[in-house]
Amino acid sequence: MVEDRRLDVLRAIVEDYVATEEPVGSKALVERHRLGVSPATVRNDMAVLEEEGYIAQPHTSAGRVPTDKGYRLFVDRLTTVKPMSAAEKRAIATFLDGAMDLDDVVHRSVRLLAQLTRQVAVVQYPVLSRSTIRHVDLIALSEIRLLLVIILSTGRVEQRLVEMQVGLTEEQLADLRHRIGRATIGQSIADSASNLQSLVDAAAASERADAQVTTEVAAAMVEAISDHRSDERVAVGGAANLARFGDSFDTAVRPLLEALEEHVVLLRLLGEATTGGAVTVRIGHEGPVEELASTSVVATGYGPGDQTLATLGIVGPTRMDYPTTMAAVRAVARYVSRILDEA
Amino acid sequence: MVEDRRLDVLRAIVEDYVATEEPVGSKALVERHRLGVSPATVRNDMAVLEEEGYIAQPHTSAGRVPTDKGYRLFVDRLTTVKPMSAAEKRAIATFLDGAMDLDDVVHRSVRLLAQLTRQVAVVQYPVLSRSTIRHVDLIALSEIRLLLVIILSTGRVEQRLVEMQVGLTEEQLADLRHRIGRATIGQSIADSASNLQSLVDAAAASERADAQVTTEVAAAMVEAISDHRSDERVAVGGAANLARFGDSFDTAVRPLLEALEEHVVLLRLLGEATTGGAVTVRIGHEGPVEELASTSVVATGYGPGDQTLATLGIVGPTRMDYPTTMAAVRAVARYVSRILDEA
DNA sequence: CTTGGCACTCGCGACTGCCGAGTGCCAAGA
DNA sequence: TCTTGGCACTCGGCAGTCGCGAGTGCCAAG
Repeated sequence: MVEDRRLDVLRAIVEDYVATEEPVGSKALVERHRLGVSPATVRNDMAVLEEEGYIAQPHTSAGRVPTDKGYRLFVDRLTTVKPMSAAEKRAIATFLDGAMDLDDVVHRSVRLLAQLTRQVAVVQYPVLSRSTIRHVDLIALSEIRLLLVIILSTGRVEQRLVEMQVGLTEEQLADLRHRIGRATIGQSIADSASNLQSLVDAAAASERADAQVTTEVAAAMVEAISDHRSDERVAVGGAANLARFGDSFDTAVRPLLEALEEHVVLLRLLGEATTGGAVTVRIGHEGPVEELASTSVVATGYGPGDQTLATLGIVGPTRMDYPTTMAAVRAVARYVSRILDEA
Repeated sequence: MVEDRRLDVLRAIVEDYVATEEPVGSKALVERHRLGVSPATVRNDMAVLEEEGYIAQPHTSAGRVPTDKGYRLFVDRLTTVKPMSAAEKRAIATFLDGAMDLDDVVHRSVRLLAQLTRQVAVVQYPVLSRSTIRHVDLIALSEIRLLLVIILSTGRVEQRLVEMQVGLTEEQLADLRHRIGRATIGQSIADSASNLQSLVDAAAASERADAQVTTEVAAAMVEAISDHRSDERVAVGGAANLARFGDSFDTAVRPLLEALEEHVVLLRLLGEATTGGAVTVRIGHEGPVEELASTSVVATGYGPGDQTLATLGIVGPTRMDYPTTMAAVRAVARYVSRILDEA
């Protein structure tokens, strides 16, 4: 099939280009791959592929380079995610199993992902919205300062400082702690928020002496549990891997460095979490950030069971080894999910 | 005084070089500064300065560039830290006052520092050793999983997962919580650790049913409060500022990127915290990391009152605006200290 | 000690010519 | 209809050359 060979040629071009980082010519192609045809034939195929927009020439008299469209076809149809070796799987499991708490899981994941892919890794902290409240505590730091500590079912701990206008007695504090606990512990985020509102209303209606404090603490708690700041938290690792792309500094490294500082941008990059084992690949201009037109994102969702609490993935140049990278992202997501499962 | 003029020349060279990023020649110098002498005289002075090792020529027919030794003299004797404007001070105060908890303070500081200096900022989390234990809680996450939450006087929250061999009843848990609380709350880290050990010994001696759990929880707690991992935590920000040094990628950007990933290296870079208002400047090769011979560190300690709980600072190319940078570092350290004071 | 003059150095950018990888097209063969 | 070898052509990159100009060191006079 002529069609098939053309796709073989495209695949060969992508593989060679990723490996050598240099435009690949017809002669080099036939030498490095058993295509069974002459360079001239390959040239004809290349002409067609270029016509159709899958490859391009940086300049006349240079080899071909895959376009974003070319990578897209490659990822969609010309390759399969190659499973990781047993040894690699063990290494992942060992590395992640040592985690002490949720934050540690996230940190380890991002490190691991960066090492495996040799790209910049990004891991979103699990979002709160689907979790329930496991425990609430109020600690008097000083006369008029309370520390509100909330522990969620995911193991995440949120804390907020609350400054009061007037001090509370130990009894009042205990009572407040008790009322808030009853209104929220075991509840989902959404239910807790509405229960807290009822609590505030009730306090105001009864004209309790501590109505104001109740309101303040409730507000802080609502803010803490529904605050999108928590949803926006991400861990980043492997920025040093950018050093490998010392060339293309302005097109790839610089904008990416800037994006890494802006966690909001990063979250847009990661995009909507894909569920199940599916790994999302967003190539070059397909992404939401213009400046990052020459970078790709490989990401997938993770979370306990079938839930998808957050997204993790990597960001790298469009010219990357997609099969391996996708495998690594998928594997890490799986193991992290499993760990969350156990917790 | 001839001596004095030579120092003026050195100061002018440093200032011009920092501003223009180009070797500065004798003619350009007299044009840009009111030195009151001719280029020829300046040339003689330059020859002497070079002789003494304060400046160097990148190549024969080029202007002069300050050496590390030159910068050192400049920082030590030729400049004063210029105080920040009232507006800048207000901006710093406003920015930091919005912080919600300790982590937030650290994050805001690192951002602020990066913005003010346009360099890479590094802020060490306050170390635990001098703080006391404010609160301890044990939450049953599942039958055999406990979450240990420790709140320190600095506002820092530490958490650890503890897996038990056997489950505990609610009463046993409450008892354990009570015993641990009594042994540690209000105590310093060191005292808590020894008290916990007594607790374990007592439990073993009395052959309590929950001796094993007591041991496990106590161990986790000791680990959590004395663990050096906490001491080693740092926040990094402003890596995007490295983009400004797209030139000198290999000598400055790459090694720095790599160092930023290694928090241990960063801590070595920050070095021993200096107390009081003193700002430490470590120039080029003076630092502990060979690879970073062309970067300087400007750092200082911070903490509530006169204590120095941790260090913060910036890392940038040796060719940086020291007076301004030192001022920014000092100002941020002061405000952060003040905030910790209040808490 | 300062200054103007002067010869000297040498990095850098502009320019040139050449090499070779790679292409497109074509005509012949399968 | 597809494949293939041949061939002329293109053009980026590299090495070599060259002149400019910024900057220097030295010297003799003020």
